[in-house]
Amino acid sequence: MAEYSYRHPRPSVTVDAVVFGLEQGRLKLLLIQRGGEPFAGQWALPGGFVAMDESLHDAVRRELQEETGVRLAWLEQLYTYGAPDRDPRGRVISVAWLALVSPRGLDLQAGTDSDRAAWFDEDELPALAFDHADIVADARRRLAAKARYQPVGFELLPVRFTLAQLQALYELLLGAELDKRNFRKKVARLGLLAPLDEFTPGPGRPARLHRFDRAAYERAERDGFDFEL
Amino acid sequence: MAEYSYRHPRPSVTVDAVVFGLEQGRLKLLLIQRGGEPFAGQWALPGGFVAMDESLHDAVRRELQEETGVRLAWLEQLYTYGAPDRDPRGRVISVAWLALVSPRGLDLQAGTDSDRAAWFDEDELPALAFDHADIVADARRRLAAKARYQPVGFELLPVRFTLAQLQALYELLLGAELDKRNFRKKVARLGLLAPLDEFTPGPGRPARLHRFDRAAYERAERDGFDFEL
DNA sequence: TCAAAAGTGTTAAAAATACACCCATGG
DNA sequence: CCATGGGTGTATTTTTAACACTTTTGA
Repeated sequence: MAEYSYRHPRPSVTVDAVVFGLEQGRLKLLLIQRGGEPFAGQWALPGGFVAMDESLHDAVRRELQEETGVRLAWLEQLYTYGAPDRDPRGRVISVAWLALVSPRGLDLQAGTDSDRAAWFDEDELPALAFDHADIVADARRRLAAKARYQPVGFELLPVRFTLAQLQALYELLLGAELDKRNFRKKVARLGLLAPLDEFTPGPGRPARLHRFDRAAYERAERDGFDFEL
Repeated sequence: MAEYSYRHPRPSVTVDAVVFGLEQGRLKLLLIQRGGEPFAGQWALPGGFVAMDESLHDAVRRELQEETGVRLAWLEQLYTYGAPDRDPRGRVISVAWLALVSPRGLDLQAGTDSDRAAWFDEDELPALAFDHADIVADARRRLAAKARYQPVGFELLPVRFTLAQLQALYELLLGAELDKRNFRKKVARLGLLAPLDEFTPGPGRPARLHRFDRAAYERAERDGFDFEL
């Protein structure tokens, strides 16, 4: 570092991830159980300190890999939390991220700390350490807002899904009931779903599977098309 | 700090503000000229180090007060920039904020450093220090997006304004021409503008002044109304 | 043949778009 | 009286919203 390097007390900087996944049609949140003080034994968001030579983005990915081993489908920065008293040990500023995991990536891989990680149903969350409950609430709101105008919902679904699954997911994300026929019309008008010649069995009539056509989406987006559901 | 306090190298944390104002119908950006190295003499976003006992929000407000003395009308966190090499002196993570200043607050008050601050037209910006050009670009995009679904535009206008001013501002923010009659219909339907019995003189027919009815907006918002322009 | 979920079409209301002229003032 | 910018209405198209029955399968 050059002669003019900064000399002053510095806060610690962490990254924390709010990771959502979909399982059995329920929205799940990934948490880890804290080992040390403070809040030992309590559940918290996966995350940790940013190393001096890695970007914030790299730091979240690394921490998530180390602590849980889940496979990320989508990741974006959420907000930075910096209240002076949010960590009892001293000044810790946390850059929070919002992440989505596809159903195939839900498994907690054998990793350093993955035995302490677990998925919780979004409305059966335990008490959380630090200000993590606030962070989760912010993330949940952001996810609902995002779902309206960006095709993030598809990140939570399997590659091949039924229209009923898609609708149920959107009802979950938006917290509102949707009309089946109107929903299908809207989806059809987007022209981003490729119907497959495969069907799911099940109780009742088999449902046709669809696939999200990412290439078509990116093409449409470039031409100034706006996704909206 | 307790025995379990963190011991490890820490990045520095700064806040930077992208401050927009409106003057003569042009969007202006507030910059300060750097005194010391690196980038001495170059223009940069106002900002500085976060003190150990202040929130991030307090830190931006303080820095803006100290460096420019402008009166803020609106402030929201934008994004946190943390590329390891974004500051030549070492690891500096910056929490960037997006701020708007009303026409009444544009004056650079006599303050510690306000003599180094200046307003620049948004498309006549000088070269900026660090990654500040990227931050400004991100902020500009956010402002355009935000203007569509939140009444932030009004923060940039004087308390009493004409519909022509409002339309010109939205054309500026959105980067698109709008039809005068349709725009006025849309605005009228929102029911958030109070027409006043005052008129601006000028070349041509005098224009009626209007006022943004913040109370009505907050009432409507609570009832699940969505602002959109 | 019954239960269960998939799939489909029409109508009415609201919103978006395109478009051209008259109005009030100052010089 | 003319130049300047303010202000207004209508017709068309598109989008949204409300609403109920038929289809296909497995048990």
